[in-house]
Amino acid sequence: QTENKTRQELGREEFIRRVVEWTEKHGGIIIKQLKRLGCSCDWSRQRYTFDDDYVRAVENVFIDLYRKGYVYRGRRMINWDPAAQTALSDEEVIARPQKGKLYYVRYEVVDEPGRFLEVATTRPETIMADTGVAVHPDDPRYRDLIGKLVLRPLAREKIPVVSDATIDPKFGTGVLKVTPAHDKLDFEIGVRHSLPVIDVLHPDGRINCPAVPELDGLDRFAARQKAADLLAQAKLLAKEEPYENNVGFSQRSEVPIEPRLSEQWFLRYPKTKEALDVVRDHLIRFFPRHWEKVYGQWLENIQDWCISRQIWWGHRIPAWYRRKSQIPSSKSQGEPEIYVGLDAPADTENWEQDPDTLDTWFSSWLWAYETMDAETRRKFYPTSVLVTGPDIIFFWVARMIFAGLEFKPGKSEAIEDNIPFRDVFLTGLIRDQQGRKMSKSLGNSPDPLDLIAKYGADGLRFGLMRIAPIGQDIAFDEKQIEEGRNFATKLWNAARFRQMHGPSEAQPQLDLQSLSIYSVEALARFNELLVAVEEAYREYKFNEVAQRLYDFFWGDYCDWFVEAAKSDIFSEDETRKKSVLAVMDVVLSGFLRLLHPFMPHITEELWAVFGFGGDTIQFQPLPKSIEVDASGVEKVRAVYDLVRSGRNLRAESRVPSNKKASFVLRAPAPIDDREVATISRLLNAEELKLDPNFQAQPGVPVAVTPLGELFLIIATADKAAERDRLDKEIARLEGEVRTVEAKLSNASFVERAPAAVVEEHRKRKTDFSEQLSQLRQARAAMD
RNA sequence: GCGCGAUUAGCUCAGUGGUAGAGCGCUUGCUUCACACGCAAGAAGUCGCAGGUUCGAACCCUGCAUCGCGCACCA
Repeated sequence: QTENKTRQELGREEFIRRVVEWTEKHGGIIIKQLKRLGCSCDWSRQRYTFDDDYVRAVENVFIDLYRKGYVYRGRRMINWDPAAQTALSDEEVIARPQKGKLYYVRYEVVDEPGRFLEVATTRPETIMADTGVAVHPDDPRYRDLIGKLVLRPLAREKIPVVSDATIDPKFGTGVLKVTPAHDKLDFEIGVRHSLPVIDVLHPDGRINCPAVPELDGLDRFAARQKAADLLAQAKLLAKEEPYENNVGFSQRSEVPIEPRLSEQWFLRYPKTKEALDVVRDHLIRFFPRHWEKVYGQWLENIQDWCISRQIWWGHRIPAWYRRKSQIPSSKSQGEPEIYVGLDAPADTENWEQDPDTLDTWFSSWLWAYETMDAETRRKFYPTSVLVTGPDIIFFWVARMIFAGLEFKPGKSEAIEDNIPFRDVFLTGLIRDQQGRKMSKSLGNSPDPLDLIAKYGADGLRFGLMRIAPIGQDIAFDEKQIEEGRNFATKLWNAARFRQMHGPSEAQPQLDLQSLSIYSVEALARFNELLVAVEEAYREYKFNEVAQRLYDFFWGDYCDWFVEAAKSDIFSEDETRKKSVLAVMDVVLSGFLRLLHPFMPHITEELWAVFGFGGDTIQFQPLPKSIEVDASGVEKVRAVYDLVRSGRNLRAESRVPSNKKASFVLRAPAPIDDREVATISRLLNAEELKLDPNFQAQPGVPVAVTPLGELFLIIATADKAAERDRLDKEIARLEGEVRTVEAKLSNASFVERAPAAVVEEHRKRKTDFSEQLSQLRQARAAMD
């Protein structure tokens, strides 16, 4: 490229040598990125579609399909990319709205000089290729002209007026210029009316029409303007209107494609009905489900696949040609003899291989099984899941399904043994801040290696996993990656905290009898986590798995359990200390295993630091739930509620966090000293007094908690502020009670709602009412 | 034109019938003996609009609007 040479100047061999060089370099970069991300692939099994075996397999598939009659060579309308100068498949053409003009061109009627047919066209530069004009058979304006001749305004010739039912009388003037060489629909009309085909374009998009020297050799877009000018000069241009229509662009080179009649290789897809069935019957399942419909619609309108490409880099087509004897008069002079096979026929001479290559997806569609040898295939085919983007459902997913069903690489003939995968997980696309999809060709994706340098591979992985909901596109934001990094740091610090208090057992054991209620609560939360994670995995909700892991660890474990556990850890009682440390080990080792797929590096490191055993965390079994007596859990949740209320009192009464505070709890039931110490620690209290008969001075801040009323003792309580606070709280609770009462007084609700729901409302009503009366008392005492 | 998504707190997004959620940002207070990439508290939402179903709707149904994506296109 820097040498500014075309591939023709380099020659086929040199060109391919350079592509291989480039591929090796960039393929290496991608593998390096994957490794840095911590992908745990079996790198000894890397496969490339240009490996010798793979190439052979692609060729054999071509030959096989040719012999079965699915692959054929034909002269048909195809999508031509004038920049890359190759044919494309329908899927490689993207429609884009394009602002242009609609030109109204006058075609003079031969028999009636002075009478003109007006034709609306967006492409005046192809007028020289018109071989007819068409009108609707029932259009009264033109019925008398059907069968007559009109004069083509450029490269003047007489061309017929034909009638065709596909013409829309309401569009433009209701007259279509028929250009069979340069439009798919026109080609079909041309065939129906035996119109000749005149090609006025060079393969590179320049006009090829010596009859009109002003246009000959001009680029198609320059020629469009020039043609309009010529028509205007000849008074054959009635008018121009601004017009917007969809134009097909080449996905490859971003230029408008040209429909073009061309000799190419095509594939009539095998097993289309079966491919529809396996998805409809859910032998193959799509996640999310709605893509099945997209897949189905494509299959129902499927067209033959143009598989040959006029480019050099690709799998060579295993077809060979030999010119028949050169008899000038013979009509078949241009029709060569074709042989399809791995090698040219050895017995005779003068065979030349087809210079074309195959569409890249023609090799990719074998990927699900050609990557494996026979033994591996028996073990792993059909694969369990394909993870890919929805933008290549047609290009890749569907075609792999055809290939599996047609070539039957499975261990039996049964359909379920030959589908390439059971589940297809379609990821969302990561878009940039402008909402554009990240792609190699746009070059708008951040370099993963840069992000890794900044946030760590684990931070990058976790950050992305946590915000990528199933099948939903996401806007990329580095903040999200930052959160992943923060989570890694949090984990590291929490682990460090555990380490500070002594070594861990390789196989931590719990003495279920000596567990503190906080330990039991934490283990119960961990059990819930296991269930939630398992469920989310089953539906490929990786974001939910990540979110659950995050919430459990940061919230349940760090914020609550570790903080509550500190009163045991820092106590003189060795038994209590040992017990709580063992719980931490059990939870941490289990959590590390759950988190490992998301954050492989840090979990592997911590696994080793803790000495939890084995060479690697990677193959350790997943943790199982731990049976605990959950009777204490409710008590702990009550304590945590109390703590939240107490902290809230502090903040509302403006007692800064660095100041110790004194609380009095008016608890109806006695509370264990051990719990008092823990509560006191969580509240950062200087003192927590239990006094069932406490009479507060009016204005002392109070909160109603599940364990009793909690008073904050401060030197000079701000009575006015406390009054306001209580009034607000009372108003809030009154609202809650009203809502619940309204529901419960609704007879239909009580009768028809599930009993548990009604019960829940009753309980809520009791709780709220109780709190309310207590707060009202406190408020009354202030007046 | 047909189909598929989306529309929830300032931002990015979870949430599929029973008291509206997270992170970031914002406000307030904290160099509390793992962590300021942190801790604690808080403010903030007529869940796009209009109907309907239901005892009850962000969630189910219908229509509409806006944005996005496919597919098919009339030159």
